[in-house]
Amino acid sequence: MATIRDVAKLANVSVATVSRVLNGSSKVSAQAREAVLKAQRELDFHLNANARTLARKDSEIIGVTVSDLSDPYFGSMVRACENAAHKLGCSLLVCQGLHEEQREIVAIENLLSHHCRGMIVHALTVPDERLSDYMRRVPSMVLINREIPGFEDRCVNIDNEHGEYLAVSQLIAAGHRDIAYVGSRHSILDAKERLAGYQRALKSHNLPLKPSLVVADEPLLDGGVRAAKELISRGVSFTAVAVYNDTMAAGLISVLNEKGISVPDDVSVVGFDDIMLARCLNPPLSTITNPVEEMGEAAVRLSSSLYHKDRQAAALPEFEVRFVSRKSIAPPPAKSWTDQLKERSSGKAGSHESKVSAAFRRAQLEAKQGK
Amino acid sequence: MATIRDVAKLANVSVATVSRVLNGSSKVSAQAREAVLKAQRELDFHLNANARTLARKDSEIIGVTVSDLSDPYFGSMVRACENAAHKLGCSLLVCQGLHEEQREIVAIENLLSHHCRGMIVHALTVPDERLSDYMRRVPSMVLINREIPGFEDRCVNIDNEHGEYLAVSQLIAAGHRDIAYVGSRHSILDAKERLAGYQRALKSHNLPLKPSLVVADEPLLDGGVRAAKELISRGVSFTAVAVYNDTMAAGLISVLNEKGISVPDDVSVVGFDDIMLARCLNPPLSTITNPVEEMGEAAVRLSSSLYHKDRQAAALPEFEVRFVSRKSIAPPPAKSWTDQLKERSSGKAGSHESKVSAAFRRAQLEAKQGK
DNA sequence: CACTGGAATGTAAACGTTTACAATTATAGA
DNA sequence: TCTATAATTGTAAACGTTTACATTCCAGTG
Repeated sequence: MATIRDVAKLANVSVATVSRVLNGSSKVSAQAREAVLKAQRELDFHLNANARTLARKDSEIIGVTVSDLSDPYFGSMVRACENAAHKLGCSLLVCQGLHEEQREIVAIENLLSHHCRGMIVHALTVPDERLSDYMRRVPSMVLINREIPGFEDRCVNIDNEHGEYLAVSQLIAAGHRDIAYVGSRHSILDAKERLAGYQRALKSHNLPLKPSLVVADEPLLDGGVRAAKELISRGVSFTAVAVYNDTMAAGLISVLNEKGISVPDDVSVVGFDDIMLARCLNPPLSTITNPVEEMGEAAVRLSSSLYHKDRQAAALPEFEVRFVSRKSIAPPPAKSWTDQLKERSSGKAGSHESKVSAAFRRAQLEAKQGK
Repeated sequence: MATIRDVAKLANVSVATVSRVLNGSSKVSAQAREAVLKAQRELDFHLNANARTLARKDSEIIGVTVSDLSDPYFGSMVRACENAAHKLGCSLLVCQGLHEEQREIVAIENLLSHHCRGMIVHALTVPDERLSDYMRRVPSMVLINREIPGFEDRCVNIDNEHGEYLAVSQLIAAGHRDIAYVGSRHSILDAKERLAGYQRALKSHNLPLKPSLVVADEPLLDGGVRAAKELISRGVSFTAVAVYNDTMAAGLISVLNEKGISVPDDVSVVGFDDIMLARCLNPPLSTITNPVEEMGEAAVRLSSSLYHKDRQAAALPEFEVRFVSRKSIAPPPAKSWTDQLKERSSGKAGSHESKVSAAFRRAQLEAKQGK
């Protein structure tokens, strides 16, 4: 590999001049600039980012740890991070935690050793104290979806409790009283908050909390599938389900479809996150927007400005969550799906009549929701 | 930040000893090792990866460029790359091309300047010659979904032509004759090959190629939506659609659903890639598997071994594509959806009868497909 | 006791940049 | 022509590691 010295020699100038040309410093004659650029082309020379970082003591790398890059939620987040990094002239170093504590720690330590300009961590399993330790030691580290006491201004979060409250309130407004909740089995901030939002919504409408209607599983497609089966197998009747995230909701809906339980005519479903998938499901899934791209971008900017000790740039914006109405919520059916299933299995005719009335009820609701 | 010198001083040894401890070299007494580790903990010291890379002349970073990290196809790919990199003790530097030539070039140059251990490029818009140039200059660069003459052994590809041939053959086997094709508007390898596979399938079954049944758009959800509308607006009748990828297929299906055209009773659909979304659609989408994770892993391994000039490790495996049967393909309807739409709009009754016969036809096909 | 060999440790020169600071050259004014 | 000043260029010391080579230390041997 050619070095800056080779270029200097070929262009007949000093290394300083080459460096100046390559960094766009003004203090260089047009003649020298030409010679340098020519030599650079000839040698196919590229500045060595490592050496540059070392000499400058200012990295152009922003490190990110997420659970799983193939999860569309993180996909959107990392996309936004890369974009924001690009705007700052930086590149993204990405690690995966894969839901394992050991792997998450390796990922964080790895970023640490790269002495990144910024550091954005989404850790599911690392305990608070350890994370707190890291936060203390590296001032530019920013957390996503966690809230560590004492570091609130470096934790990027949405109001999950409020979001889930919104979601469940919509189900209640549609007339549901037996509302199940499918949660995440990881006990981090958003999981706890969303469950709390579900509970508050029920309480504030004087509905009973039935533990038999709450299940938790891995926040992935298969987790949704398992949770749905578990819920159905419990034999407790429900007419609506609020789900931790859209991916689990997709799994749940696929089980309902398989069993011939119609969404939304028999069971209404509401998700969380509003990933692309939500628009593709049939029926399209009503859900809560999660401004994950804004969060990613804000995290990158915050982290980078902390690194440069910009005090004023460090404030985080408020992130808005809101309910998106699609087609997966309808008023509860006159006859619950448990009864219908019994009826069907006892050989009665298909319920064409009930489909029509379901459509009618749906139209009513939509009118009420104002579009 | 503490440096290796600080650690050496505190531990009362030389920097060489510290380095040896940190790199697991055997030539160091237990006593010294202890002292070093203690000092390291005390100072919260982390080796500087940049300095290490510089001194060792062997990077531990693998660079990857993809179009869009939020695209689930690339999500899976990058996930696999990160995993493979992790196994090699490396980290991933990720850039996005975002379907713009300028941005793709910036991304590549960026990776170049990091002097990565490996370099994996998925470029949509950079022309062959330029890519060829890069390939010549950096021996460890590996291409995904491109095939540049002279560098075949560094291009990671599946047999797209064969895959699409398989997909369309399934439609033909189900009895379809009027088969539309929704392609990608980017003219790179996989787009061309998949179109060719579609054409070969028709030809080899003596079906006519109708240009009016072929559209192309952006390979994203919205592209699928637009393509579907375009196709329908042309007023040419078709009973099946083969789509460039699952994401576009999802967009297409959502339009069909909206218009009341049933999948698969009125129109059969087959996708490509088998992303998670395919399993979540209703009906679940029949598609072609794309072993994108294996490809990502293979690309990382190949790239890293090229960097170290391992000649023998450099062979690429064959990647298998196969048809996955789900529920989106049925035999063509007795009455085409264009006629049905007319009928419906002229006020006739809903076609309950036709639904039953559709179910029957579907069952027949499934029996034929052997599951 | 001198000598040998091996283990443990230390010294210092890379690695490829940036950037103060010094040195040189050019420009203009006297 | 000679300064004074500004513009350009060069020199060399960092930056934080690794590692070849040199040195030191000790146990074991004759």
